[in-house]
Amino acid sequence: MVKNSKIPSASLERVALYLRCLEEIKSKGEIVISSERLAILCRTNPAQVRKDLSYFGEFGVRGIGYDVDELIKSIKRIIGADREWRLCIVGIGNLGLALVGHENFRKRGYRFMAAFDIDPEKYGMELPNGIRIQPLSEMRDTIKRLEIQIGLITTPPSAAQEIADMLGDAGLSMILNFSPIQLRQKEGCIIENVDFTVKLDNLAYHLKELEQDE
Amino acid sequence: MVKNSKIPSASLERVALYLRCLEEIKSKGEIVISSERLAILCRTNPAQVRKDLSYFGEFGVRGIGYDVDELIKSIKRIIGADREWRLCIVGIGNLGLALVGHENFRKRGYRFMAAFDIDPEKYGMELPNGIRIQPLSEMRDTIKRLEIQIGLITTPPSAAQEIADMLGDAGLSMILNFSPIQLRQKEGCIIENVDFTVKLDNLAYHLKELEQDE
DNA sequence: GCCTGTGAATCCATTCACAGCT
DNA sequence: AGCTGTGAATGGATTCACAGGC
Repeated sequence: MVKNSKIPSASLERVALYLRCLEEIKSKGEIVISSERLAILCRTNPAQVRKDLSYFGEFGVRGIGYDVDELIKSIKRIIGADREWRLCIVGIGNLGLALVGHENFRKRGYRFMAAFDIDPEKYGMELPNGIRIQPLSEMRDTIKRLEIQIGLITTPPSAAQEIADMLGDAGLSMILNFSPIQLRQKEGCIIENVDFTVKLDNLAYHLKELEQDE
Repeated sequence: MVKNSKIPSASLERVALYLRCLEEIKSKGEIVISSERLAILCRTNPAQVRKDLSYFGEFGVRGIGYDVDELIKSIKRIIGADREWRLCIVGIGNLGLALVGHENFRKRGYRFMAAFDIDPEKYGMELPNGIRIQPLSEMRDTIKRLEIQIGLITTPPSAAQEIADMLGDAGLSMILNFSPIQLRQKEGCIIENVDFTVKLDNLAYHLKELEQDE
């Protein structure tokens, strides 16, 4: 996890979750929500919710609760979800395609501006969102020109480190890595890993424990 | 995170990571490794590595380090990666396809045994690994018959809760949810969420902070 | 001398419990 | 009365520092 500032990174992560629940709540027409109800929806507890929010300011009204709409706006402002972020993605296999086509990115203000792949056969191929696959050699220029801020890596693990270095050299400071490999990060470049096999390992471990208990 | 037994869940998660690094190390022909080197590779610190491993037993040799091959075997045994786990997946869109085709699952002993989708047009479609897409109505029987242990949800968020309930009813106790929604879990059913937009929100937050500092 | 294993110390996160506002 | 905001207390996880084996 990224470590920074005085705010617990765990809180930050949960706040992004609250936002998601609140939007659902809002779409159901609810106007106010208590920390207790929000806690239930997000599978945590009321004290946690209040503490998390208190790191960023005072958003609630004592005796009443939180105004759903206002809280959504506040959280969006806090976590930067009130603006657009420009992404590029490297490695357009199944996973890359899945991510580029994923509704949720667009809905949250994340825009894929460019896609790169090493395979010449794919150059020029148009993705569902209208962008075209470019060769790696154009990465540097494109990132600068389109002012891209975040890079996603969806290459096979063997290529991931090299791509991470290239992205860093091109000036990106934020990388989201989907390749199941631990990447070395250089100074001034934050890399977050999304690794679902680790989660699976977790489930498997607990399943094993469960079996043994019987 | 799943909470259970006396072992810190954070440790368990890291140990799965160590395994990945160790296999890389092994493929490069290294025979022994120190906690320090393993720590560098996994971006943690030596004390952490030693403490994590010590929860499960004593695997190292003082003055020398850890035998790579032996440590791999031990960790595999610990986390249950020394055997096969049978998976099913519900929702065969881009993401579902990406996961089913992903080398790493098979390599770690996770086998996709069945795939389900709500779309009748897809019934019978054969996936790269040879399994065929089935209707939801066959879920219960198939899970029992093939002794499936873990279910993956890759449906749109709107369908996710219903699917989770169905999987639970069919007897599954472990679910990995890729849909960006918080699922209510019933008694005796552990649900892990893989949510990459949360990670992105994280990066965006830090990017914003970075900008403000200037 | 080198490197592990681990109690003790520290650091961080969560929960409690209550004061304060409506 | 109801619900937030927050110091204080608790509980977990990480790091220190050193004893013990090679």
